[in-house]
Amino acid sequence: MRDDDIAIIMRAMGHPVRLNILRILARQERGECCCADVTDELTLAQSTVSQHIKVLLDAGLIERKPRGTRNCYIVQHDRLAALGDAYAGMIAGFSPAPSNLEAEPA
Amino acid sequence: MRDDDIAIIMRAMGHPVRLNILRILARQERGECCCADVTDELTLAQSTVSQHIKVLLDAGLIERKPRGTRNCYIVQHDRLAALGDAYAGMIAGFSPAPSNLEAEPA
DNA sequence: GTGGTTAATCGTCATTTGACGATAAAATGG
DNA sequence: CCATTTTATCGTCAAATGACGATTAACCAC
Repeated sequence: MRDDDIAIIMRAMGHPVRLNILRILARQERGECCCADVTDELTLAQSTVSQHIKVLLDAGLIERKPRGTRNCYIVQHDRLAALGDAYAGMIAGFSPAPSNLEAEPA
Repeated sequence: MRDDDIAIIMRAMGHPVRLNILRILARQERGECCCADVTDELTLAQSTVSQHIKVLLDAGLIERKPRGTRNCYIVQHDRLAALGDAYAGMIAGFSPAPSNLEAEPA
């Protein structure tokens, strides 16, 4: 995963409302999905929620599933996990003891 | 770690240049720290780099250490790890099988 | 087809971001 | 003390963000 991709996902998650939306979607996922249910859990206008959802969509963190007259969104756990892996790998590379020191401590 | 904190850190890391700066700082950390070395590794103005550094500072991802006439910055591995933990915990809570389903699969 | 519901899109607006050059501020070397 | 180096800060500017209301589009149910 490139830096650009990590940055895009991080940026998408870098807003408390969007973290909240992810949480709400994940919670509703058992059984029924949701869409405007998100809107009245938040004290925000419908268009604002739709914008936030679009950001999450563009980052690949959720997926749209049209269901009749409403749109449901599914959290993409794969992508969340992928970011977790990429992040873990990155900060592992950040740790001390790089190439020319970890070989011979003598 | 609250959603706001996670969002602040994610936002700070949600830019490829800042990811790069973190990487550069982490790399230089063995032996000597650095400051303007970052600037000429990137094709960006000094003031721009300083701004990005300030964002990382405010998010607690790096720490300033004045060393003579120059300022060195140290990656805060603790905070990076804390975000990793918070993130892992969060997406673990996102997983399916919530409270009323995981008990009795019968 | 008409009406109602849901949700995306549009237009607007204030604020923030990202970039830059220019300017100050602090420590070093002479 | 003066010049130099380093770096933070200031002012500016274009572009993006976050929020909103209003409008449009799509899909039922009559």
